[in-house]
Amino acid sequence: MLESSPQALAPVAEYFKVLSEVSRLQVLCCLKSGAKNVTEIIQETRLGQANVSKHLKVLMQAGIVTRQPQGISVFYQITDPIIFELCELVCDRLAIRLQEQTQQLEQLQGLRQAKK
Amino acid sequence: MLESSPQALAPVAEYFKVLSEVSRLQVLCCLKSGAKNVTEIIQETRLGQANVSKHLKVLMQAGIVTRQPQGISVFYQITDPIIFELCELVCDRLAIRLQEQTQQLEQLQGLRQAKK
DNA sequence: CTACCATATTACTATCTGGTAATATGGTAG
DNA sequence: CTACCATATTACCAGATAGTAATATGGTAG
Repeated sequence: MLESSPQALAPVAEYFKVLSEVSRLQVLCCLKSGAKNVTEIIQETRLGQANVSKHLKVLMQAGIVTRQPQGISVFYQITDPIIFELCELVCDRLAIRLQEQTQQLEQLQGLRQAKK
Repeated sequence: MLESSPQALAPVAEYFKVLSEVSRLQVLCCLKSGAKNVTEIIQETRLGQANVSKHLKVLMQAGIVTRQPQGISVFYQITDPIIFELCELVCDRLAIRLQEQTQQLEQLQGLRQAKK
């Protein structure tokens, strides 16, 4: 499992790259509660219109969202709930790391106090 | 869970960004079997020395690997096995997507045949 | 001390990408 | 048809970053 050749890793890296931008994560969070049209996404995220459109294209090409034109507007929807699982895993890990750092900091301060 | 403010999402995006480069994934794969020193990593990945050094620094700052100087060389080790879980999730998803695309392609070709 | 090896850092370039203004497209209403 | 709205695309700029050559650091041996 998980071959190490650059060719095999490229698609994985690309998928992570799609998730490595704050604006795109904002859009995804915004869609977590269900399908929304572009105007709603713009309002909720406060991102520029062209910007949102571009990010949605990237998310679609990555297969993370699907596009559904409906009358005059276009609705987007998350097709790949795995992304929230990924985010949760990362969040948990970041929380642990933060906690460790806090503990280390406290220990350092403890030493400082002791030295005085 | 999973707050949607840019401030809250920034660390998550940053973590994904670390995993979004083929070279860094190569280094991580190379370390999957256990701690290795920099020379070994360079040989196995065929990346440049300065380049490997830089990537290792990024991985360390992200808390994904730890550094252990040992005599004349420096060993690196994965501290965060979660990354392989993340990669597996993405791989599975990519495989599913590829399969879907293949099916669609076959259906299209089927239609083409039928038209003739 | 000097010579040497492994690793880290610096300086630089080429490439990529997020954001945005302007423009194009495409559907709807009148 | 024209006017209008929502979305997409284009063209551009500014900032970030992977890669690399050259250099610095730091530990070890003789």
